[in-house]
Amino acid sequence: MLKRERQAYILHQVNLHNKVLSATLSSDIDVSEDTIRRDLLELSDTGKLIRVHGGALSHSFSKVAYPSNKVYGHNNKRVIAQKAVSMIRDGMFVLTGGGTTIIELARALPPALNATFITGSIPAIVEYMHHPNIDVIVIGDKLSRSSKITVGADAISKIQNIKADLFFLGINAIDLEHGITDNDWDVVRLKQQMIASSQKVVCLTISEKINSLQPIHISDLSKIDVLITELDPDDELLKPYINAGITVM
Amino acid sequence: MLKRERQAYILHQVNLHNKVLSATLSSDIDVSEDTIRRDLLELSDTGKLIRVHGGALSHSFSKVAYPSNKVYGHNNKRVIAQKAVSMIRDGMFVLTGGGTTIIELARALPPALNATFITGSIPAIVEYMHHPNIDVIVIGDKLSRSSKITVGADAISKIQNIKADLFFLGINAIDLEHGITDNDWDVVRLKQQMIASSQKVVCLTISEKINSLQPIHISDLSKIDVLITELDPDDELLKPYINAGITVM
DNA sequence: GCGGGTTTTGCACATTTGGGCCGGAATGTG
DNA sequence: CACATTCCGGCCCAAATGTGCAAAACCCGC
Repeated sequence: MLKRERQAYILHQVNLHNKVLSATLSSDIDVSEDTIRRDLLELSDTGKLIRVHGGALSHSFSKVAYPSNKVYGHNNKRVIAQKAVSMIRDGMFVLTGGGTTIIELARALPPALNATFITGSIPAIVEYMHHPNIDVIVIGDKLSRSSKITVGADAISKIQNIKADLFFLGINAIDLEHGITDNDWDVVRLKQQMIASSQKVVCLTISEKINSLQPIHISDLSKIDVLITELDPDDELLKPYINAGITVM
Repeated sequence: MLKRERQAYILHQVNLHNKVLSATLSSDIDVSEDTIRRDLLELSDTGKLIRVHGGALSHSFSKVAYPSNKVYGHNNKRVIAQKAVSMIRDGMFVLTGGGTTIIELARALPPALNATFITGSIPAIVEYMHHPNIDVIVIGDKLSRSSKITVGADAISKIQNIKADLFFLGINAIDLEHGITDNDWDVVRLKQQMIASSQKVVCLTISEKINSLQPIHISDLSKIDVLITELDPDDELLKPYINAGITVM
């Protein structure tokens, strides 16, 4: 990886998360911490970020001094994203929906990863766009204002022509009896088609949505291959899902 | 392989992947790295790419990395955007391409405006999304990294099915003899289809691009209905275009 | 088609840059 | 205050670069 490229990645991470740790960057990009330190030095010399012991902070962050755990469940989602990222291999075709968990996944993608992402979620596209080695296929149709993804017959028929390796589905409710449920008809139709168009379906959710219910049925548990939460895989809460034949991470 | 041919290949690779390594190019084209280095030197001298230790980066790449708030000709573009906005009426279907001028147009849309915008430009979509009363139709296809718009056969065939009221085209070069010209083949094909799919074609450009030329032909002047620049409509520079039958604003 | 000039290319050399590693100093942390 | 990280300043090696030079290819007018 070229020096400039690496520095651009660091800057992107800083602007995204407001903070970076040298150790994290080092393992992400796979260079020594010394190199990271030298990069941070250069970037702070040119005023692109603020160097602190152990990493760096974004410039905007220092102005507003409030703690980093601002969004409830944010760290949980980052844990989920890390687990999800570990499933992606070079060369894969990956379908993704929308939602904050998916955005976190997009942000956690290692810079070296070489894959094709297919989605109709505008915020996700914006994140993928920043990654140096990722190809993006945009699913076109009418943009749903509330969910910021494209929905409609066109979108569904395009997805029909795809057979992706993985589908990452951020879910709003999952339940042993009813499976996955949601509350937006258009989005449900889309998710159903995405499930049908993927070899492997991976559900991402924070644990509080487990054993909850929404009005519209998306799919029952049999179609789900993997379930990822922020919990340890052998947590009591997840046992029933393992028994139902789902791989839990 | 001819020098010119080689440099075209290099440029193509850079625009495709956003970065190239001298070593890779050398083995791909089968010339010495010295030659590659000399090519990169020439290409960076003419501003086609950015040379870094070990290879080169595309121009768009460094813009993402080091955002400079002073977009070239920014104020002029705001003037242009204001004029363009005044053409849009409630209920219209509007096609737009990409480019900084179009983004400025999107930002200048009055909140009360009720219209449908159709585009494949991700930055433009993001802007439209913020407006309360605007419907957005996303044109899907593979996302071009350099231009941040979707390009390809799917995109073109979708646009074929549309007949929009207006098409706002941000242009890179216009010239009395050759009409509108550009430098990216995929984008040119898309713009041609957009022109064909619209009742009225409105070209937006800052005045310095008037009477300039790019390698690939998009359309001649006869297809253009309106030309908007930051200049006064009766400026000397614009006279020839008025004589060619174009409405100048 | 041929001799002279220009351009392009490859090679050898010295120089610079990038990045890993190490030991001692500095900074956090409990 | 003791212990663990992190930082700093070298040091070193490999890779990339710039430069000068000579061979090869190309152009062009005669």
